[in-house]
Amino acid sequence: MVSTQSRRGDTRQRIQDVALELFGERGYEKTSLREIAEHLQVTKAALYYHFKTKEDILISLFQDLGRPLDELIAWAEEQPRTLEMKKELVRRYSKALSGAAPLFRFMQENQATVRELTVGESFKERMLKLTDLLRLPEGEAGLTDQMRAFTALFALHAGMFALNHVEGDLEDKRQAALEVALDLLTQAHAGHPVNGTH
Amino acid sequence: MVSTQSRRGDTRQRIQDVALELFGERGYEKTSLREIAEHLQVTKAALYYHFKTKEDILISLFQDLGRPLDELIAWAEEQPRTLEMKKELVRRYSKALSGAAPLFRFMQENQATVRELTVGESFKERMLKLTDLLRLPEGEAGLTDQMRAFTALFALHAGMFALNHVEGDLEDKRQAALEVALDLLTQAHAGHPVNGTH
Amino acid sequence: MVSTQSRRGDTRQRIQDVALELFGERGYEKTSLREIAEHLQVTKAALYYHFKTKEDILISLFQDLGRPLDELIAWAEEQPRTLEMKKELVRRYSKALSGAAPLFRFMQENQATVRELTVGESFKERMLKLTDLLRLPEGEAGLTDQMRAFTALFALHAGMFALNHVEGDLEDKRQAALEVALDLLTQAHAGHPVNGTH
Amino acid sequence: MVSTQSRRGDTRQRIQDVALELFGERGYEKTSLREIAEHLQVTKAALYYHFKTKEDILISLFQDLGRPLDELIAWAEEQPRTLEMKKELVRRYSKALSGAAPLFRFMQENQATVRELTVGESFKERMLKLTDLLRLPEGEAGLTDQMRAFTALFALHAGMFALNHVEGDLEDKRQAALEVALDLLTQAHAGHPVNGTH
DNA sequence: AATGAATGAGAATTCATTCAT
DNA sequence: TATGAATGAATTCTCATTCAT
Repeated sequence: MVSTQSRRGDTRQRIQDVALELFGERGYEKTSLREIAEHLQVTKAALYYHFKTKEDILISLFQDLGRPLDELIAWAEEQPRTLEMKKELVRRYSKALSGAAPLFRFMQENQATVRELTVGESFKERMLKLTDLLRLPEGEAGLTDQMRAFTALFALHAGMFALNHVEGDLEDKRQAALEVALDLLTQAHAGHPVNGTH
Repeated sequence: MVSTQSRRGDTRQRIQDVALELFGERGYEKTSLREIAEHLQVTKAALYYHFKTKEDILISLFQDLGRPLDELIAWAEEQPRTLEMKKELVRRYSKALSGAAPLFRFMQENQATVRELTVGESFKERMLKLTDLLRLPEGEAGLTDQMRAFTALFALHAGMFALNHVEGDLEDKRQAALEVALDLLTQAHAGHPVNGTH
Repeated sequence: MVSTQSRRGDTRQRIQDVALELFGERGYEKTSLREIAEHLQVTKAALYYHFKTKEDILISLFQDLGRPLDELIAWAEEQPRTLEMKKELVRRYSKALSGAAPLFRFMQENQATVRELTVGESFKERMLKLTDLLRLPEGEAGLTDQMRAFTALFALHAGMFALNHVEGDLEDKRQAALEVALDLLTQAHAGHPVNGTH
Repeated sequence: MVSTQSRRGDTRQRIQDVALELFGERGYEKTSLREIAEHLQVTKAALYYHFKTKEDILISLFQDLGRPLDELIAWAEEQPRTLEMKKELVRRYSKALSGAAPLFRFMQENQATVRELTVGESFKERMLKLTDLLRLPEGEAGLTDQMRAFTALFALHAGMFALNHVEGDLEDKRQAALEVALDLLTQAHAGHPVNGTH
């Protein structure tokens, strides 16, 4: 059952859709409420019926689209910190990423802006939790292996957002990035068996 | 003591310094010329004596601080596309990154904004050239290995900018990221011997 | 008594009125939007609710007040090019001139400015059409008679705008100028019977 | 012998030349000192060595180029107010006009601007004197004949500036306009013998 | 559920002008 | 006879936001 929120007519939805699209294209600061309103063929004032402020639109996007990620974190926090769990976490994160690609893309491309907004805090917190979940037990691993674990996360981002210009189907790239990420995790956990073998 | 006297002649430089600092902290859009001017204790109009537009300040930063990177790319383009060259490229890139950290950080955190600016084009081009230099020969390698090669680049970025909240000396983290990147390159070139393990 | 109430709905009109007045008095460039806004006791931003740019205000004036002139031209273009039609054209033009005196005066006194604006093109076109309608058939008349026909137009302008400092009622001067203009037309068409006298 | 003024190197001259050109093209307000300086390949500050203010440049142009006109007026004021003198006045004025065409053109196209400047007063005074010299004796002539006399002046202006778009050599047009002007004068003095004859 | 009309704050930019050198 | 560096005051314009209807 869909939330009460999203049922109230569909204007709210449409505002969110257009806002996400424009925020993604031109950035949060550069996207004015006038532009959003014009795309929707309503007046600016109409936006204020549905959202208290401009930032509020962003917050709502973040809450709605980010929920799967919160659930993922919640799930992971209850699991044992095994390699297998981390792999599963990374698999699920990759899927979440592709589900809410525009939002994640926006977050990545507007870090400086977002940092100053309320929403920035929560985003940072999520990322912190996520990296914390991947972290290796203190003392057992060197900085390089820690870095490998973290890099797994960035490999996924690279696969989703940074390789637009590269040939290939998005889903294929996602799979490839996931594979790389899983490898990195495995290597991190193994100590670094690959080093030196070549 | 900073007398008026001693400042003469270096205003342009000081504008660049302050601008980079503020652009980095609050983002390009959110940083007004008024703020920059106030930090420098000059009037806004003084900024316009030294730079034609706000964007011009950014362009100048990009040109001045990005030169080492251009030189690196120029160098690499004349080398054979061997694994050893790529490793060297990555090593040098890592060093360049730490040399112009504030600019690179700014670029990463303001992608959406920068994309709309003239400077965005050049930045994109650089990145394209860089990824192209790391690319494996067509047909000889699968998408996953291509991804591994690209991820090497992102591993460096992750090491420099994304792990601020993580414990540890910046230089140590840079070294760790470099190690991960070099590994990724090696694996990409070897075919994927590790894949078989899972 | 001008209550806030009674003003609602006519702001656009009032902006046009004040703008025309000030543009006429001080010139287009020297008239700032601040001044217009202050005269109206609204904020500058209010002007931008009603007009997209400063130039837009001028364009709107030109379109609204210049319409009679366009209609006059349209009418004349469908008439045969007889002396009688030209006389009627000049009579009607004289009337149109006195109906939109402030605008025409502004156009005459701000030619250099107006030339660089969009509105300048349309103005020039109108004048071109007008002079073309008065032009004598090629070959049949010398340059002097052509000049006589054109000067008829300028006689009207002189009567309306250039003789402010001269004694006499404006309407009387208009009539006198009209008479001169009609004479010039007649002479132009007659060949130049007066020329022989010197 | 050239005045001391114009001997002092030639930069002053060059400033005047460029200023007149640009003032004429883009208008006084729209022409910035920066533009003038750039055209001359000097700095703005250099302009201030030669002229106290922007307006001062205009004043100097007006004085230098307007001198012939002042002399013309001085001459005419000592002559008897006969038709023949007026004809001569108009002939000489026509010549003066073509000698200082750019300045007169500027004055005509920037009336609104010039009106607010000191220079505007003198210009208006000159025009007043000129029209006064052409005026018919009170009582002896109707408003229409007065208008005819004044229009003679405007006919000259029309010939010089308003017919750019019309075919024909400028000098030919000037002659034609002069002829029209002389006719108008003659008619004004004759009473209006042409009226009614057709 | 939305609009029309407006505002206050602030942005980037331009300009004529100044002055020590 | 100029320049380099700066300023103060203004300008056009944009934006998020408000509120009576």
